[in-house]
Amino acid sequence: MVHIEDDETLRKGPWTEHEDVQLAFNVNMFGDRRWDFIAKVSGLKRTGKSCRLRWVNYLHPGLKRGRMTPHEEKLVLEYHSKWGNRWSRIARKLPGRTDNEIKNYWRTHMRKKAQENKRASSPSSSFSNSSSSSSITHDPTVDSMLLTETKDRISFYDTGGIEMVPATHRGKNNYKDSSEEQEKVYSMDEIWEDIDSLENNGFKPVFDLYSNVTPSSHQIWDYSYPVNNFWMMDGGDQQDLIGTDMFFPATSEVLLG
DNA sequence: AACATGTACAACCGCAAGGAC
DNA sequence: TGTCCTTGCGGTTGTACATGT
Repeated sequence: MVHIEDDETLRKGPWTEHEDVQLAFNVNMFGDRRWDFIAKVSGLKRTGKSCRLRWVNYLHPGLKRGRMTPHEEKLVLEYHSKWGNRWSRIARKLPGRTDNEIKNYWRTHMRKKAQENKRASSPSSSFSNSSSSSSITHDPTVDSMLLTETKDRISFYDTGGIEMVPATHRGKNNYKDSSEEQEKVYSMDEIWEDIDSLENNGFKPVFDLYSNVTPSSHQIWDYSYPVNNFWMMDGGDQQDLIGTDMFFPATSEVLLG
């Protein structure tokens, strides 16, 4: 699968703006199925798996941002009681929400409830909290999740890779001290505007992702691309450009200015 | 103001399913 | 039919920000 020499240069950890732009562009061009291919041709030093995750959980234009609405919370509770930890299945019922997001939400909130229950059931506690003691916390899957404790660990992210740049782009993260940060910080809106402008300049995506995304269930997650139409850029023999330095590095230069 | 704790989110890993050869 | 590879899923962990003390 991955050669040893590749392992040494593969990047891990937070994505940079530059990587996001590259990935978004390549997904726009080739569709969101062939992740290994995208990982290779995009020039990203990431695995296909990592590319897919980044796209599905962060870059996908149909994603909602912000906190769960009460209605969504209700749906999560409802579907979880039905299906348990089938997060992807639950996510299909909540347009714009990812399985990861729902999973995180559930974990955070159920941990909280478990703690409340613990307090409420503790003999030494006079704190009464019956209203928050939902039957959900008796779910064994939840209980098992709640057993995990955070311990001191070695830093999770290996920042020793090439071109490691602090992840300054996350929505809520405003790094105040990022003297090493040389790249322009783009918002996702800017990234999509860049792609739009590319399309206006003759680059055509294989599939119009963005106009097609409507927040109805299934649609966001279930669309597929016509495999035979991967090469739809205006112009001549695009296939000849694959794997060469003529095309792909240039695309990110176009995007980044 | 400083520190501790809680919350939200991003991203990794391991495993399994399914398709291609 | 068996093996390999890719993709997707669920679990877990790390980090930044928010809030409380």
